[in-house]
Amino acid sequence: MSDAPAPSNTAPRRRDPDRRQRILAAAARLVAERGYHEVGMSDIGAAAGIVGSGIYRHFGGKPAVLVAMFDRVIDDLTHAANDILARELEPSQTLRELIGAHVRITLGDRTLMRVYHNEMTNLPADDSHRLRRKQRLYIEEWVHVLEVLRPDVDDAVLRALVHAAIGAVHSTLFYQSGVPDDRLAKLMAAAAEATLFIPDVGR
Amino acid sequence: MSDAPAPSNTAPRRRDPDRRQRILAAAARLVAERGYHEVGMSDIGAAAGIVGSGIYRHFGGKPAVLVAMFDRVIDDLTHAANDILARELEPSQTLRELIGAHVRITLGDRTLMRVYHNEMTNLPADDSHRLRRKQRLYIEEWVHVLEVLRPDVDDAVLRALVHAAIGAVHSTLFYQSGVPDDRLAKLMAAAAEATLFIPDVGR
DNA sequence: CGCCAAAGTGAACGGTCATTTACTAAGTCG
DNA sequence: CGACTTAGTAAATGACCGTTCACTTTGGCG
Repeated sequence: MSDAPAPSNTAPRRRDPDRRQRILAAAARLVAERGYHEVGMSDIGAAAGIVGSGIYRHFGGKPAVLVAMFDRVIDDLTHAANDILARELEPSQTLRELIGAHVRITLGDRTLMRVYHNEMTNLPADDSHRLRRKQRLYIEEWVHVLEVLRPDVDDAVLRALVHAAIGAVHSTLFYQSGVPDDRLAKLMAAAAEATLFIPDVGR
Repeated sequence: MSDAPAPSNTAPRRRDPDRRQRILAAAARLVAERGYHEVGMSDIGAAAGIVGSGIYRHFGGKPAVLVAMFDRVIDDLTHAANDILARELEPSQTLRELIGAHVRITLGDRTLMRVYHNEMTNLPADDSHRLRRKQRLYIEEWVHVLEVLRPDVDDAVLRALVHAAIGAVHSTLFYQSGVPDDRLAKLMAAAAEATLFIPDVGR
């Protein structure tokens, strides 16, 4: 529930049918490169083919653009996960697919994922809470599957392992290795799986 | 919210001998919580017991405060690593110690490490380059040790694995598990080690 | 064609905030 | 004890930037 400008039953009169998408793409690229506060509305507008103030025809304001990006990321992840769960595979296979999908999405749009990882603090308070909640649910889906595979291990520990595994995958966002993407994907998936199954270093 | 004003009869040479440290600590805490641009000089000053403009007696400006934090982090890591390397242990033991030190430093000052991870984009360009270089050298120390242990694996892949391992450790910065720190330390060390030694998922 | 709403423009507004400046308080040293 | 330097203060400055507003352009539809 954000600010899509009246998508009601009336026929749209559009000059550029996907200006909104262009704005989002431009903003993602610029914010990933320079950071949210270093990018002005004029910069985003220029990169999207309009003037800065024109963005207000598509978004409620600068924060709203950021929120739209975050929603897109978390929704992509959630949908992918739900699709996998709906197939009711064996737990170990389900987990492998969850990892694979996350890796694919991460490597598939690095700029967007980078924004997602870096600019959380710049969200308006209420959106921040809403999105955090969504993210927690996503994490919890991993944890549930892992619970079945490692019933002996404490939930809090499993949650820490899931975060660590995803952290490993996200490490690819912050530097550029020379490793080509298909191979990197396999590496990161293996790293995530290895992390999820380390022996319980417990007391 | 002022602290105990050191009532002992020592004669202070300055008004507050470690005001600089207090500024850094205050800035680290505030920036970790709210983000660099949401924190004003007045906020930092107030939390350090002076007024905003007073910070200019200790730092050249707002970016300089951030730079000092970054230098502190990277220097801590580098010194710890150099100490370990100087002991000339067996490679596998050296690597374990590198991991342990990184985990200890990460969990030891979460707020500072969070700033380090989040606010890289807000550094002035030249400092950014200088610090990135330092960081690359630190990573390279891990890679060199790992090369000895895994001579069959490509350098680029090893670098990716090191980043992934450290990414797993840093995951602890972005949420709070209920897991107590000593146990979390063991978990993250195990996760890092598992990541560094995943079989080479070949091309 | 002519209407009208959506899309885009450019100028003006306003608030925030880092930085500067002139001044005052405090502590050191000869 | 004074002079001199350092630390801290309060107010003023100035730039930047998100947002608003009045206006123009576009293009679909009856």
